[in-house]
Order: sequence, then structure tokens, then C-alpha cells
Amino acid sequence: MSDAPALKLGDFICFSLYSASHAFTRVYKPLLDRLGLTYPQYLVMVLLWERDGQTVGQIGEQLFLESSTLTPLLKRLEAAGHVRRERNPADERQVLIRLTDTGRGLKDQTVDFFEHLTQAVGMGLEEITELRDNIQRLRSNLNRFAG
Amino acid sequence: MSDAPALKLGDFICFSLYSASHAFTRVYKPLLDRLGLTYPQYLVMVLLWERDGQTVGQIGEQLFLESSTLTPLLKRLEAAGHVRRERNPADERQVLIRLTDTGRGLKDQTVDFFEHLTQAVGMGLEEITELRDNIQRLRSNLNRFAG
DNA sequence: CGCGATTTAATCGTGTGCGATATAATTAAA
DNA sequence: TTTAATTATATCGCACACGATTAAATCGCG
Repeated sequence: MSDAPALKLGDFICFSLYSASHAFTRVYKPLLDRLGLTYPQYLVMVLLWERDGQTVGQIGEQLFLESSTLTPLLKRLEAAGHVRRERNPADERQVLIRLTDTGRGLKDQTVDFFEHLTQAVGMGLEEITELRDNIQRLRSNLNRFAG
Repeated sequence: MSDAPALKLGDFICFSLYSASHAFTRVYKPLLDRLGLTYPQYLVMVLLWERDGQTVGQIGEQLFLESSTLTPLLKRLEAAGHVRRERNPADERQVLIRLTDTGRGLKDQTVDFFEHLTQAVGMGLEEITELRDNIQRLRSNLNRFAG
């Protein structure tokens, strides 16, 4: 929200999202450092673990990110040996991102994330689910306005 | 959350926060462009409109940001003529941030933000308040773990 | 008082994010 | 079928965000 008469910054829901998101990244940091991944890189890897061989555009659509953000990020993942980037022979405009064996193997090193994070979140599964659904609904509303 | 057996990225509450936060800044963008402010700069201005003359450390504490982020941001606000940066005579280690007249005047140009944003959020006041409180509670839990 | 420990900002390097623009490939139109 | 419009990435410039380090000022303890 914005500056209604007596609204302080702490009351802005935009700021609660902004600061909570950063807080989450800070919790992930020590876990991801062991894998040599940043948080956005981890998000891309999660997508690829779900379904390998996606285009830059497909990844961007799911993460709500532009190619100007993803291209350098994907090149870093490639340089780290986690993915390969290859043109789609069927449509040379597209670049397909594929996991390497080491990239696929990284998934095993994330098995203990769940426990660490549920601990850090400190809320019940039901409560988390409801909160997540509400945040997603808010995101849909916002994207309708921005997109 | 992380990768429990069948959890997809869309189910991660961390990602819902991450993407919703970005969605919010995209909604703010056209409004803030008129003032020549970025979203983090706007957050600093809101703090200063609430209470003028805060130190870098106080601002960072409320925004959960480091001096390595704030120092260049504040210099840009100074270069834009919105704030002044001056050492605290009582403790020369601290830098006090004070609004200029033009910086104080910017507040008037944000009166229509509230309407735009409530529109974009598309939720009732009561629902927003509850959501915000839950997000803040989550943030507190996370910060206990990271800090 | 003196001096080491602490506090507070600033600096530096790396990695996002995004708007604007460029380039190459594909598709649609005349 | 040559040309015009569209699509998919890439590039560039700017602004965060943070960890690690540095430098200056203050504090605290003998």
C-alpha cells in the first residue's frame, strides 16, 4: 500500500513482501553457498529438475523474469557446468536449456533444504499453504495491472 | 519452502514472496517514474517523511538493508536534491540524512498512490491487513534464523 | 590518560533485475 | 516471393543487494 493518512512504512503490504522476500534469501544463502548457487539460479535449477530442456522464454514466463535478466544468469550456470545452452534446431530463435549430469546431480544435495526451511519458517503446513495461496492471489491481481 | 517429493516451484512460499514482491515494484514503477524515484529510494523517502534526520544505520535497521546498499542509494538521492547527508556533530561516525525542501515536497505527489494501489491489489482492507500481518510474522521467524 | 576493542559508514567485487535497443530467425502480407 | 511485421534472445546501462574489507571515530578498561 502507500501513504494513507496515518500509514507507516511498516504497514505497507508492499514492504512486508519486499522485506520478507529478502529475509528468505538470507535463510537460503548458507544452504545454497554449499552448492555454489545464488537464489535466482536455484529457482532456475528447480524448474529444470521439474522439466528439462526448456527455452529461455518458458523459464522467464514461470519466473516472471526478462531475457535481459536470464541470459547472463544462464551463462553463469553454463560456465559453472550445470546446464548447456543450445539453439533449438526446429526454431533457431529459441535457446534450449538442458541440465548436465552434474546439474542434475545437484538436486540430491538439496534434500535437507526442506527440513531447514520448515524450521526457519516456523509455521504449520496448513498455515503456510493458506498464506502462499493468498500471496499468489495478490500477485495475480498485481500482474493484471502491470502486465 | 523447498523440494519435498512432489513440491513444484509454484508451491514454494519463498517463490510466491519473491515474485509478488517484484510484481509490486512493477506496479509502482510508472507512478514512481513521475517522481524520478526507484522503489527502494521511495521506501527511504517514506521513512524520512515519517521522521526526518535519521542515521544510515537507523534507516538500514528499518529496511533490513546494509550500508553497502544504502550509501550509494542515499548519494543518488542527494544528487537528485531530495536529501542532504551530514556527519552527526555529536558522533562523527554517524551520517544524518535530512530532507531538503524539494524532498519534503515530493510527498504531495504521492497522494494518488493509495487509490492506484488499492485498485491494483484488488483485495479488501481487512484481508490485506491480515495478509500483511502473516507475512510480517513469517519475516520475523526467518530473521530469527538468519540474523 | 592511553590504547586496544567496538561501532559506523564507505568501498569493492559479484550477481541480479529491468528498460531500451539490437540482431537474427520466422511468419504474414501484398 | 520479395518485403514487412513479429518473435526470441542478446546486449548495454543503471540501480539495487550483499559479503568482505577498510577507515575513522568513539568507547572502555586499566
